[in-house]
Formats: sequence, structure tokens, C-alpha cells
Amino acid sequence: MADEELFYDFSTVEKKWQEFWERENTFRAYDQSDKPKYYALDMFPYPSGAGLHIGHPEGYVASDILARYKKACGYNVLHPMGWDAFGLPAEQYAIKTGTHPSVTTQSNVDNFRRQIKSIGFAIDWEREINTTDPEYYQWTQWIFLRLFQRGLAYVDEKPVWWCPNLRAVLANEEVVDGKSEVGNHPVERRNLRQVVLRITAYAEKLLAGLDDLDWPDSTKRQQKAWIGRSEGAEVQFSIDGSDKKLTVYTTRPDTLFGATYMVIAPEHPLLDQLVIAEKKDQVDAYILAAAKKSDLDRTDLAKDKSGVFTGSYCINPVNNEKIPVWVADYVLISYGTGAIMAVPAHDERDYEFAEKFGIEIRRVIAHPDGDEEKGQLPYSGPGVMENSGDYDGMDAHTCKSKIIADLEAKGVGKGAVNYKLRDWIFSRQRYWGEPIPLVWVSKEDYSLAQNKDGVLKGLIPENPVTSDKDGETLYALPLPASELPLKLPEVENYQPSGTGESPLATISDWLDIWFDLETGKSLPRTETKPTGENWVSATRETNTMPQWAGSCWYHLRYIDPGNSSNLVDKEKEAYWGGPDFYIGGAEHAVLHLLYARFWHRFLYDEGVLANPEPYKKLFHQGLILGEDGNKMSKSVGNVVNPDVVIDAYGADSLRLFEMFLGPLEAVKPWSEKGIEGVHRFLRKVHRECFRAEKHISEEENNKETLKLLHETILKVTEAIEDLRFNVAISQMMILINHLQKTDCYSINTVQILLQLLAPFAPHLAEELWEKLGGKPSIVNQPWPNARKDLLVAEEITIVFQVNGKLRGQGKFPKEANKEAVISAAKADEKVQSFLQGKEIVKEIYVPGKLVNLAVKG
RNA sequence: GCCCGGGUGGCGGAAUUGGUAGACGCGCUAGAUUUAGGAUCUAGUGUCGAAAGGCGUGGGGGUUCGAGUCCCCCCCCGGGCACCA
Repeated sequence: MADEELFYDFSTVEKKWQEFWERENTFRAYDQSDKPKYYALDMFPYPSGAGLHIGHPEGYVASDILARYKKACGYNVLHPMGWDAFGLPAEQYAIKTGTHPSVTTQSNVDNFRRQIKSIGFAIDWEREINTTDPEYYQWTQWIFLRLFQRGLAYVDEKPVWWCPNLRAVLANEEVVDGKSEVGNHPVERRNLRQVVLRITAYAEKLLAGLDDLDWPDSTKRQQKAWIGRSEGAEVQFSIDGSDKKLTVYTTRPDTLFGATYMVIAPEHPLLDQLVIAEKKDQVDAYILAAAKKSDLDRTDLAKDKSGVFTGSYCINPVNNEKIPVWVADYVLISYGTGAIMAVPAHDERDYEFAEKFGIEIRRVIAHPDGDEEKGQLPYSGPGVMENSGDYDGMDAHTCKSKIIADLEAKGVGKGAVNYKLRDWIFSRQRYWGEPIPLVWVSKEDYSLAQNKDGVLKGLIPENPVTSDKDGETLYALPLPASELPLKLPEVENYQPSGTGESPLATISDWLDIWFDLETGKSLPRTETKPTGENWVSATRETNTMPQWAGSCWYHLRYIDPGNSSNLVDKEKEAYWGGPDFYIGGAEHAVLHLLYARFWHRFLYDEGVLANPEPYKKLFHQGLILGEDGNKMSKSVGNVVNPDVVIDAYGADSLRLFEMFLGPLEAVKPWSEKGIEGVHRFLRKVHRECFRAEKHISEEENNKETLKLLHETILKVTEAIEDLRFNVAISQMMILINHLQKTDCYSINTVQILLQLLAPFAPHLAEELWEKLGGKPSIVNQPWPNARKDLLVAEEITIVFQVNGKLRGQGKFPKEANKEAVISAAKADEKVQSFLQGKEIVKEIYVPGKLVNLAVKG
């Protein structure tokens, strides 16, 4: 055979097969099929200007291996790709250069698509989606309107994170350690009008739904902690000398007798009435100081408690004791009732506060052992109640429900559940996002709309959503679905106003409209007002949606990307269900993954979807670090560009190496030398396929080869199912190393190896499959079956141990009995030397594996 | 501080889940081939030791015939949460 045939020209080969797959539509997913379906989903990328990072393909290769493997196993496979393309960077670039974000986005998408295609994924490109496409975002808007209709969207003045540098409001999740996640700029608190989604209404469902999900435990735990459900009681304390009551939330009603002071948050509405005249100046100063503190300060100073006595007292409902009320910023207005009863003996924070201000610390729970050491204060463990009146001697934990019942009977309290989860601030004061399809009208016009029989009927929420502007209360009306998409208008200046309004607020043509209450149609107010009583003056909502919106439901759109009358066809949704496998970074544990569950569950409750949960099986790939072991970053200069790697070694080598680096979920460093190793392996496979002289028959005659081949089929198959791709690859390396040393083997053996290799290195596998006379595509070949009968060796090796240490081994027929093996072990020369002068106290035989002789003396 | 995950050769990592520790790959050493380099091939490569053999999975204890794997204590690294009453 000619030398050039031994040359593995990966760039030609890879180009050839990428064109073949595209031409033949090899990876098209069929909406109707007798085959079982398999839907493999990647977290779709944000198409940044920097292009594909070496980390992106890690997850994509993993899902691609599964997609190709499942296809070979006879599944109708859906493996789609799309773009999460709204977001800050394109907008910031627009601010700087004046380039429209859609232009930037388009060129970034083109570059990403080119790069992704160059890696040879089994993607059905006909289903490509883009969140910035009006055809797509009209359904994002549609879902929002449904939420609005059901009272799950509202408008509120909220203290939110304001970033002066970005001149935009950030979500809690976009703020890390008091800095913006994007750009690392300082942020501060500001009150702004916000559109908010009532995700808290779904707290219980989102929590309960976690149980059935095949997700990494740590991610489930994170969501659980984020939702933060706690059970306890709301207890009313009457205010001494007033008919008002102060309600607190506590998870420890069993410690009520230990409450020696109360604390209310600086923002608490009752604070004004609680402060006595002599304390007013001091309290006012404290409130002011607390308001100035950013959350960063609050966390940094977490250990240093501060507070001021209000001068007022509350009456403890269980023992009528007068206890002082303090104001302190360690109590948050946003959680529970914004007020607490403080039990310093049994709460670390209250203890610290009481110590600092010399407040009584009264133990009411004794350690169950009576152990003074363990019962040191503050003590929050289980125990027996004391100093608690009639409850003395009872177990604190079991007593909780009794105390709650007693409080309820007296009308001074009730059981209560609280969540840490806050409602989702859904608006952004930015241009490059989905416009929120609401219009604002006067109270009178709103009443008119409510009483009309037009398209808005039924779309208006039960309780009006209102907002005060310039002293007038405005009412929110939805656009009807027929008016969607509400497209982004063209603007000349992308600069945010800096006052907290989006650039959309400056486009009066778009902003100020005549609105038809009957049809939902609109006209710019610069035009003549159409005749008819239905036409009213209205203003559009200027906020846009956050980047999370588009990714909340994209897994549904891939199922039916071209549907212009529904977000997804019901039958198609019933067929495809949700993704069978979802892979992406762990950084989305509580953001995207919680929001998407919320929207999906809501749509399920609305009867739009057949399944309550979007992602049944989830996996997080681990980060790939730079060769120096640091996180890849431009400034460090350790970034590896996939284009360069593909040029040097080919896409197959890149794919194989990303999987060979280590466990998929592990954080692991890149290695230039390492990729040479897998590249060498591919060249070996290439070379062996052209060793014609070795291929002697169709069927494999060499028993050793046959056994190893079937072992390899078994291991590779199991490893793929378990997502242990590094193990699958090393097993294939073992097989090729064996073939290389073998004088002859069959074509069939090589063909099976190629099939096993195909999901990992699809281009080379296709090429060699064709060269050996196979008909492409190799993915249409049924996955090889491991014959377990061939895996049993006729001869087994049994290890001899003395006191658990390896001292020898012997070969035995597989039916050898215990006695024969043990006596052979004892007869072994080396074993003998370790038995000299010692007494055998125990003989262990593990069938087919080992003998262990325990000796003494 | 609290809650997870993890610590195995010079490096990335295997180990049928309590049964031959270090598979596979990288690197390294020697040799073959080659004008040379590269590529390829062969042999070796945990550690101490000439060998026999000893030691060895972060450290210390324990359970067991047998422990990387199970239990207790401690150290280190990574991630998450961080006044949520």
C-alpha cells in the first residue's frame, strides 16, 4: 500500500464529512417516528465577540457523544443549537461605537456557528434559534403576558442594585460581593420602579419538584437553600401603652420564654410609632446610617452588631413580661415580618447583640445530657425546656407544635412558613432585551378596557397593576397576542438615560401612542387620533426583559422552531417531551435553572405543556483551566483558542482530548502535550486500518483479540452510559495497542472499533468506515453488541496472598474448586517462604479471584 | 463561620465499589530506525534497596483474613452560602 494512504490528513477528511453530513441532512430530527426519541440539550451560548472558548465544546462534545451513540442505538435523536443573544456586551459595544446590537450579534452568531460547525457536531441546524429574533421573542412576550394575566407580574418601587458605571439596575444574582458580575463595578442601592415576577408563589412547587429530578446533589441543594423554606410561627406582641401589635416570625417558638428583647428592622413601618421622643434623634441617625450602608458593608461588618433602643416595650404573650424593643440592621425588612423576638441564650446573633449591649441572657433549653460543657451558650441544639412556666421539663422540639397551638388558641399567634426566595425583578433599564408588552393608561381608560368585549377581555389581571408617575396613578394593560411581537424600535443613541430609564424612553414615536382598547392596536401619538371612543392615549412600558427570559423556555422552541401560531405544537411537545439530557455549567444552579423551572411549571399549570419539569436529567461539566492551572483569561494570556487547536490537530483530536482530560464533571487543566497523545492514538487507528496484510478474514479467529474486542464493546458502552468518556477512550487505546502488536486480525474487528470510536471522533470513523467498504454514515450502523459469553476466560488467574499481601499467583481452569486452589497456593514456592514456621489461622478463598492465608507467629 | 465535593507516581488520571494500587495518556531513561531533526517502533519507569525484601493512596487511630475504598479525629485544596430569626 502506498505511503500517502498512511497519512492521516485530518483537515481534508474533516471538511469532507462535515459537508457530507450537511448535504445528507444526517442529523435531522424527525417529529414523527416509530423510534424512541432522545433529546440532548446544551446550555446555548451567549455569542460573545471573543468567539468560542475551549470550555464551550466540553459540554457540547459530551452531549454530541450521547446523541451519536443514541442514534446508533436506534433512537430518533434531537440535538439542537441556538443563541442566547440578548445581553449587556452587545449593548455596551453599541454605546461605544454606535453599531446596532443586532449587527454585532449577527456577526458574533456567524462566527460561533462557523466554529461550532468546525467541530463536527451532530446538530440539526434546521432548528437553530436566536432569542433576539422577533419570531422567537414574541413567544417570550406571550409567556410574560400569561404571567401578567394570572397576576404573577406586578410593578413596585424597589430598592434595587444600581450600578453607576453600567447605568443600569442589576438583579441580586448579577451582584457578587457588592460588585457587578459584569465588569466588576461597584453598585449601590436605589429605589426604582420595577416589573416583578411573583416567583415566590411557586416556592413550594419549585421545592417539591426537585425530588424527582436526576440532578447533581449539590445543585439541588443550592436550589433548596436558595428557596430557603423554614417552618415556625408568627407571634404577636402587644406594644406597651399602645393598641398596636408587633408581629414577629420565629422558627423557635419553644424559646419564647427566653426572649429578652425585640428587634425591628430600620425600614419597619411601625418603627416611627415605637420611638419615644427622647430616642428620636438617636434612632433617626441610626436609620440614616443603615440606609447608607451598602450590603457589602452589612456583610463585611456582619460580626459587628449595631442597634439603638427605641424606648418602647412589648409584652411577651406567654408570660406578660415587658421586653425592650431595639432597632438594628441585622434584622432584614425583606424577610419574615421584619421584626424578631431575640433569644440570646439560643441564637448566636442575638447572643452577640445581647453581650454587646448588656441585655439579659436567659437560658430556657437545657442540654439533654445535662452536660454543662455541651450546653454552653448560645446553645441551639435539642434539649429540655426550663424557665418556661408550664412547659418546663418538656422536650423542646416536640413542644414547638404545642406552643403554636396554645398561641393560636389565645389568638396571639399561628404556625407560619417562610421562604428566603424573593420575587424576581424582571425589568432592565436597557435597550437590548425583549420589550415588555404592556401599555400604561389612565384609571378611567382602564375601567373602560375592563368592561369591553374586545381582544383584551380575559387578558387583564384580576387585580390591576398600577404605578405612580408624576402624581398620577397609571394602570397597566397587556397587548393582545395578535400585536406580538412588540419589536424593538430603532434608536440613535444606546446610552442609558442615567436616571434609571431605558433608552426606549427617549423614542417618543414608540413610547407615546394611541391605543385601541378593543383591538389592542396602536399608532404613534404624533399621528392624528383615530376616531372612536376605543382609542385612548397610552404610554408603553420602557423596561426590557432580563437575559434570563429567553433561556427560560428555549428547550421548548427547539421542538417546534417554526411554529407561528403557538410557542410549541402540543403533539410535538408530547412526542419530544423535555430534554433527556441537559448539560451546562454549574454557575447556573440557581439562576437560569430556577427561572426556567418556574416558567415551565407555570406553563404546565396553564395547560400549555404536558410535563411540569423542564430538565429531568442535568449534568455540569467541569471547568477547563489553562495549562498553568489557572482559570483561562485574556489578561493572564493562557487562553486556548479552539480554532488553533483544530488547525494543528483536527476536530477529532480536540473532541477526544476534551473528553480524555479527566472526569467530565472535574475541573482540569489543558495540556498541549496531552492532545498530542490522543492525536497519536487517532493516527494509530488510521494506520492500522491500512495494514492490509493483517486483515486475514471477515471473522475474528484470534481468541485473545475476540475477548478483548468484546470487553472493549462492553466497557465503552457502559462508560458512555455513565458519562465516563475518559475511561471509554482508554479502553479503545488498549484495544488499538493490542491490534498493533497482533500479527493478524479481521476487518470486522477494526470495523467494530470504528463504530465505538465514531461518537468520539466521527470524522475519522466515517472516513475509515468508508475506506473499508462500509456505506456512510457510520452512525446509521447499529451499535455493536458485547457477547458476554466471550468474556469468560477458560483459564483464570488467582492471586495468592499471605496476610493480605501478594505473594504469588497461579492459573486455573475456570471450574477449579476451593481445595485445589488453596493447596496450589500453599505449594507455591514464594508463598511457602512466608509460611515458614508460622501457623495458618484462616484460609480465605474468593472464587475466581484470590486466596488469602492468614498466619500467626 | 456553616454546608457540600475532593486529596492516589514527576503530571492528567484508572481501580470490577472491601479483594493483584498506579490501567490509559503525558513526561522521562535506554535502544532501533533516520544524513539530521521529526515521526515511528522496542524495553523500562511509585519509592528505598545490589538483591531478597521493606515502604507506599494528605496525617493519626480503628474495624477486617484483607482498606485508596468502611468508621473516628486532624490537616490541606476547590465550590456554595453567608446576619433569612
